[in-house]
This record gives sequence, structure tokens and C-alpha cells, in this order.
Amino acid sequence: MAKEGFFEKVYEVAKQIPYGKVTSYGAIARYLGAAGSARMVGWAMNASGKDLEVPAHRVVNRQGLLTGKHHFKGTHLMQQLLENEGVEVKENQIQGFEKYFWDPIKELP
DNA sequence: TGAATGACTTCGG
DNA sequence: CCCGAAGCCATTC
Repeated sequence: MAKEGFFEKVYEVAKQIPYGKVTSYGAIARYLGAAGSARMVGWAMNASGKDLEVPAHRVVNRQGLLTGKHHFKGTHLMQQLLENEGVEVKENQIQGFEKYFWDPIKELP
């Protein structure tokens, strides 16, 4: 089995995302020290949904676009989850993304 | 061992 | 301003 060190870190950060907040793959990757490995963050999310319960719906790309939505169970499940948390989303894109953006590098120690 | 993939990001035309 | 291509790193076949 492969090492889950990287994934484990991603899970930790994703779980620490506060309610009604969102972050980007690049931000998490950079926080983990793996700047440039933004794809791996998404990869970790893919694995997270299989075993752990990680709020992957709170993780979006740099544009605040729900790119990972295509990998969710439902079509609008990810969007509904965000809206349920008070995040305004339209056309798979978060409205006022900067307002809901939560940077682990700035928020987490 | 090497090649391919991927829920991103950035630069160039 | 909009679209396309390359780069990145870790995991998987």
C-alpha cells in the first residue's frame, strides 16, 4: 500500500476548513509545502471520499469554480452543500469566492 | 522500470 | 480579452 502521508495532511487541512468557508487546491498544496502539487491535493480528495469524510465540497480551484463537482455522486450535490453552508454558488462558480476564501497558510499556524 | 493519469496552476499567443 | 498548451508532483498500471 502506498504511503498516505501526503493525503493525511490534506485530510487534516480539509477537515479544519471552517463552516461556510472554502479554499483552493493550490493553497492547501502550498501549505503542505508541496507547492505545484495542486493536482495531488485533488488526488487526495479522490481517495478521501472513499474512506474518510472530508469536506471536499469546500475545496475548489483558484477561480472558485467547482471543478471537482463532476466527481461527486450527484450533479449539484457539491453546489447544494456549499449553498447549505451559506456560500452563494451559481453555474458551479462561487459568488464572492474571495469573501469565502479560507487560506490555511494564514489561518493555520 | 517506464509510461500514463489527474478534482490544478501559470504562461503564452 | 479569450483560448490553448506546458509544467508540476504523486499515485497507479
